[in-house]
Amino acid sequence: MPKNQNAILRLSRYKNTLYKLKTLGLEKVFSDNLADSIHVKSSQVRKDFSIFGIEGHRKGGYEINYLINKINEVLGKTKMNNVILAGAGKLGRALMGYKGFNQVNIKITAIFDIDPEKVKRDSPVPVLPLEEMKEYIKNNHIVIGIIAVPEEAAQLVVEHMIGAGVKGLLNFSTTNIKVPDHVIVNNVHMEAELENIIYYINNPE
Amino acid sequence: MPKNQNAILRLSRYKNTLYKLKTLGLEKVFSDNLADSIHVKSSQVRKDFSIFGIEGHRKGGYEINYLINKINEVLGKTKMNNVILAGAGKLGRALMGYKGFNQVNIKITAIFDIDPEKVKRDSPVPVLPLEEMKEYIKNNHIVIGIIAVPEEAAQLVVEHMIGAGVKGLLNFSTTNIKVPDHVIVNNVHMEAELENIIYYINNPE
DNA sequence: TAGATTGTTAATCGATTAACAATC
DNA sequence: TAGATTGTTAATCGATTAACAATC
Repeated sequence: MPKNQNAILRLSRYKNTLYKLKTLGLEKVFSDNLADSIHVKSSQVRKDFSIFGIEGHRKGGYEINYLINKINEVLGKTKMNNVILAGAGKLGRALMGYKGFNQVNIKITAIFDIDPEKVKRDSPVPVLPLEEMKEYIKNNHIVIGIIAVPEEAAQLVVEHMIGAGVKGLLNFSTTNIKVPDHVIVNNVHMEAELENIIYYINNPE
Repeated sequence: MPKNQNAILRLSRYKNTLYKLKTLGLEKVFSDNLADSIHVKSSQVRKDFSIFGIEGHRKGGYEINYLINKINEVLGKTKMNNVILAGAGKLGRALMGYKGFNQVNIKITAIFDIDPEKVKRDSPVPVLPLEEMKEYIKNNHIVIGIIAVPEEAAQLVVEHMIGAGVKGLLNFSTTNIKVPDHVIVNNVHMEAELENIIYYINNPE
């Protein structure tokens, strides 16, 4: 696990709360409030902020607008982040239509699939043949790919992506994909998460 | 984070590798092999196994069949685990059709949605009105729920579920849901994972 | 036996938390 | 000022890793 990964994931979650508070018309927030909202301690919140140089007022808490801006800056959200997706199956198409990404300046600009029948160039988000993926990545300077292909295809697709310049992967397949050191992979293993829940239900303490 | 959560998530990942090795006809595996497959150290693998009383042979490694059985036992996978899903939107329907769950003895038995137009009682996995959820949970002794509803509905749906007996939740909504202490929540925050990737791409070291 | 691998202990590392001085 | 909150340090906690005796 890269250093401070949890802290960075928490920044995303603080941001969600902050947007909601802003919608409610609030302007300031205390570390205690943010702590409650994501179930951590207030010292954790202050620590997280101090890691990334995010400052408050000794007595007046933190300004919400400032916090949102700072967090977006840290997370690199000041510009649109274009990503591609491999796999136009059920999951891929669900992700294609997922509104949550737009809200955080992430845009899926193209989907790639090996099945010619799935290709659809005139779709709002075009579905293109897998053979065109490498060139697309290079031409559009894509650095992030989402893997939503079947297990057996995952490793090969990943290698194509990395070969063309991708530096970060969000992997929805169950496969434990192999990548060079400079590439970052985050896995979304839904079965594993459920198995984990089952474990804690069966073994409470 | 509950204790040993990472270890338990790793068990799921070892299991994936083990099934593949078994398919290849292998019968034994060393801690070194498993370590390589999920990018951890071999002492981590042995430690994980020792936490859960999983044993090998001092020189001959571990028997794959035994490992799979033991891990399934620890993870409570010796019986079918029925779960329900709230939200028949794009994501919900994608999850409904997701084959990965079947492979690990997890079955979505019903989906609930507030929109009457989405109700479909004769579907292979029935889509039922949200009002029927509580009763369904009680009648079928469901203890696990998946949240795939829009943000603003999440907290309420969660409370209905918990009120009816649900003890574990897999939360796909961005909301930081609040639950009593005895309920376990695992969050799948896809935006946060992507933001995390973006951070490490922008800040390599 | 000699060599190799487990199981476990002890060391290390990093993340979380408590505590409190600084300060508004 | 008195009270409250930040920012930071030090303590604690837990997870990972190295090392090696046990042993097959």
